[in-house]
Amino acid sequence: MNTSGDKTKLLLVDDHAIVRAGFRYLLESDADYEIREVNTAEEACKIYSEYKPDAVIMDLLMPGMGGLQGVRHIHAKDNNAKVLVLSMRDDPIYVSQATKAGAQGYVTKRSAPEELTKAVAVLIKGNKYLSADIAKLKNKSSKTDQEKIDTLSEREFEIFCLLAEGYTVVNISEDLHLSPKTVSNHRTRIMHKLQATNIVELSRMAIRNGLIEA
Amino acid sequence: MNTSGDKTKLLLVDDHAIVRAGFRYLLESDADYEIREVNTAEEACKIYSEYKPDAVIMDLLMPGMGGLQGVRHIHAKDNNAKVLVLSMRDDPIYVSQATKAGAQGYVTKRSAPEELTKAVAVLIKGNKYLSADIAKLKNKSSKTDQEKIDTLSEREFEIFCLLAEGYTVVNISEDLHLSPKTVSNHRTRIMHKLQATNIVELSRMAIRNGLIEA
DNA sequence: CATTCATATGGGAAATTTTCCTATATATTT
DNA sequence: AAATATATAGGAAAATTTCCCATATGAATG
Repeated sequence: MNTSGDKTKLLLVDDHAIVRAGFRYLLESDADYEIREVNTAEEACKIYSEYKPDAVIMDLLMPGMGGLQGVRHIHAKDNNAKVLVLSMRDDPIYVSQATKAGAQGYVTKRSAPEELTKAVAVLIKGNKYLSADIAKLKNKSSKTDQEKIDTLSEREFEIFCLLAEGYTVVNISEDLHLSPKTVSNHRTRIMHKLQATNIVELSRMAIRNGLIEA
Repeated sequence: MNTSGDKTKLLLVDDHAIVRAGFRYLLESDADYEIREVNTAEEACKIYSEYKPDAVIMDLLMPGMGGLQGVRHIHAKDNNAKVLVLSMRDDPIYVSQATKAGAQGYVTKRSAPEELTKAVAVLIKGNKYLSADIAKLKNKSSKTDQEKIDTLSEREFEIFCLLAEGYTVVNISEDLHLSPKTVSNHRTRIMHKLQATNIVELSRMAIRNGLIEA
């Protein structure tokens, strides 16, 4: 919490200027926030410790490390950090992963304006917020897939998404600075957990569940 | 054109409140517009004749008739209507469709803020505007998926679809009563023709082009 | 506090798959 | 008749994947 007695400080992390502008507009008409914007999760991590925002609003799909990694990094720096995840997809698939990563709230682009500002206010008070339409959507998507995906650990989920996008084991091992053996073993375990017999099934599962685009 | 001598009037059509808010924020800090917002293309069509905006900013992916249909309807009502299409996707697939439908401008969510306001200004002056990143993308993609897929022979296409669905080389060789070697060689040739570096890319290409379901 | 459990990391060896090159047969086109 | 594209498949080398194992760490539990 911001103890300096000043305005509540927010950090907006999104690579789309229009979304940042929208959030700023909605927030500014709701309360007297001090808002800083950055383009990437990397920048967010860089300025977090110095800016010490009362809450971070983080998009998930961004170039670079992406939102989930960003949440983890920020949570590692400050385990009281309050992060509201803003998914630009309608899907709730990232909810459990975002929660595991340390997020306190989750809203989608489809949320009503009042929901977005409310979510921020709720987080700052120290509570958790889950967007209303998320609960509804949770039933829609195939439960079995979702349940299987939920059994993945954070690392497995990360590698799952990369594999599903077509990155090879060697690509991923280089990206994550791991041995190809490690990634390969993760891969095998992921396939078991998801009951997939080959990498294409795995990729299609990710697409069906809205984790990646075709 | 608005001949009443008042402010320039805009109509924002997008089902995401946050995007409307973002556009409003950017536009209001650029010039003194009168802005009205609606949720759907249907509503836009309904109020167009009465409101007579100088320009319409229209999202493409919306529930109901969708943006393209909306552009067509508005164009039918007023063939001098100025419509700026805002695509929430990065890719320019809709550019030619939007132009055919009667749009004068095309920007994506990834466009810089100045581009968005500039596009509106350009349209109001009566000119056309194509987002810079779109122009880049248009040239970059050497061959479309479709063109590449068209170079496949019948047998190759057949095996392509099976591979994309997740069948293994051995599965396919049994199904088609061929040696695994044959299918394997077809596979390699298919990957070359489609410029895919692995089977997941191949599968996603099939899904993107509607050959199979995810 | 010791212990159990899940996770992340990777080595080794065997099994499998993929690639690349080659070759033959057939059908089509020029 | 000759050239071209296609379908078929073998052999050998290269790469990937699987399976089993081991270690380290942190969290949870009795």
